Order: sequence, then C-alpha cells, then structure tokens
Amino acid sequence: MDDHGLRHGRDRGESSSSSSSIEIQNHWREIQDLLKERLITQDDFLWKLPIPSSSGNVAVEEEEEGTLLKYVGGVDVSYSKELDSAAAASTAACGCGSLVVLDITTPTLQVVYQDFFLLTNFDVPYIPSFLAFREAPILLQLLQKMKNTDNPFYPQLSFTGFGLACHLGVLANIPTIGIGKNLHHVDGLTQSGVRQLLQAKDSSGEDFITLTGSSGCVWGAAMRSTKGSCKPIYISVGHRVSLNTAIKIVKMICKYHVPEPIRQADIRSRDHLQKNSCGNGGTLQ
DNA sequence: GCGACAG
DNA sequence: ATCTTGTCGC
Repeated sequence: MDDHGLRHGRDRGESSSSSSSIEIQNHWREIQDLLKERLITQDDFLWKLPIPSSSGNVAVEEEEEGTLLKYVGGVDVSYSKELDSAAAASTAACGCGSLVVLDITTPTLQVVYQDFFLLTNFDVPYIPSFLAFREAPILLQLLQKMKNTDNPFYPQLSFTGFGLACHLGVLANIPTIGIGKNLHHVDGLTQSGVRQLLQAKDSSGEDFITLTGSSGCVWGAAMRSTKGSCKPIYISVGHRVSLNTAIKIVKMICKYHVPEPIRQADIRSRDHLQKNSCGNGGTLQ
C-alpha cells in the first residue's frame, strides 16, 4: 500500500492495540523518507512575484496577467480543550481544520474563499516531528474538495504550519511555505542561539537569519516580521519554493506578526469550531 | 539517563 | 494546540 499518511490511524486500525507507539513512529519515519525523495526545494512554479514598488502598491512586470501570484492559501487546525478526554469520542466536534484563500493583489489581502472540516472521534496523537500525520489528512481533503469542483480560487501557493509544509506540499503537489511561531528543536537548534544571532544581525539591516543545524543542514530561517517584535517567526523550507523566495513572499504579506493567510486560517478555524461545539450553541442550525 | 521537543 | 485577566499601547 501507498497511503503516505493520507488516512488517519483509526482507519488503519492502529487504535485497536496492534501497533505500539514506537511501531507507529517507525512507520511514519519511513513515510517521511519516501516523501523526502519527492520534495523539491528549489523554485518550481509558473507564476511571477509581484514587484513591490516605492509607492507601496504592487507593480506587475510587463507580464501576462495569468501568471501573476494572486491566490495564496492558508491552513490551520484548531482543537477544543476536551480533545484528549472522553468528549473527543462523542459526536461533538473536537477540532476544526480550515483552508482560506487570500487575494494578495488587493491592498487588504482580501479573503476570497474559506472552508472548514469539523473533527469528530479524533484520536491521532500529536508527536513532535510528526505533526503532519495528525493534520495533513484533514487539509488534503479541503484542498481536494476545491480541486474536484474546479474552484477558480484554488491556491497557487499555500502557507502551512512548520514541517507540515513539506508533507502537504508533496502530497497535494502544491508550492508550500511553512510558518512556525516557535522553534522546533532539532539538529542542535536552540531558542537562545537563534535570538543571539538575530540580535547580532539587528544592526546590519537584515531582519532574518538562516537556521543551520549542527549537521550543516539548512532548515529554514528566523525573521522579525514586524518592526517592534523581538520574537521571531520561523520560516521552513517547504515544497517547490526556495528559501530565498519564501522569505520574499513572507515579507509581502505580513500585516501582523504572523503572515496573513495563516492568521486568517487560525482565527476562522477557532471561530468556526466555537460556533459548532456543544458548549453554548448546542444544536444551532 | 534525563529533559526538551512545531501543534 | 488549550486554559486564563487585565493591561499597556498604537
């Protein structure tokens, strides 16, 4: 079989005591290795980037309209506090995946599409380094639904959570950029190390640093997205977008600390979950 | 061995 | 991720 994590553990019968946590992790690691072979870390897309002009508006090069980057997606999954308790096994929604698409050619970065996926009976665990196995299946379904209906807003590029970017990018075959609000401690990377380097760069005008692990591997970049913020965001290498291009795009669409597509996906999934949980609304239609 | 570990 | 209050600032 070749499901590559497309299905939830429940569907493979992993909750029925046959697989230990170690066995699941070994299995997931194998899938990650397979996906890694298909990962493209260089620019590989048809669209052109808008060129920021001095007037603050984006100017299009003398290009044909059709190839300009316009529709940018953002995805997120929110959970209710009862996720790990008995309530998760009830019929009430215990989580919500969201997909939003923004038109980045508008000054306000207008949201032009949104869709949600409510989770019920969700029992896939969160294990550091394996976030994608928990969230990618949900997000793939949301993307597939758009594709199946030939939705004109189908994103040309999508922002995802850190690490999820590679996984979702390969499986959906869409350019992706990963964004983290916290550092994933791998390959010798530490919060304090990042902050020191960022502090040093502070005076030199650049507002980002490359995240190079002790193995020499480049994992992404840390950057201050807003002038005032001392806490950086973490940009990870995703699929079909080089790190340099990813940094350029992130700078284009940060109204606040977190890039707008991710921020909207986060806000809207939390809101949609709250409106559809049994807390207050109960059975609102 | 112990702790730390995206969401 | 989620639970939590007010509070300071643009």
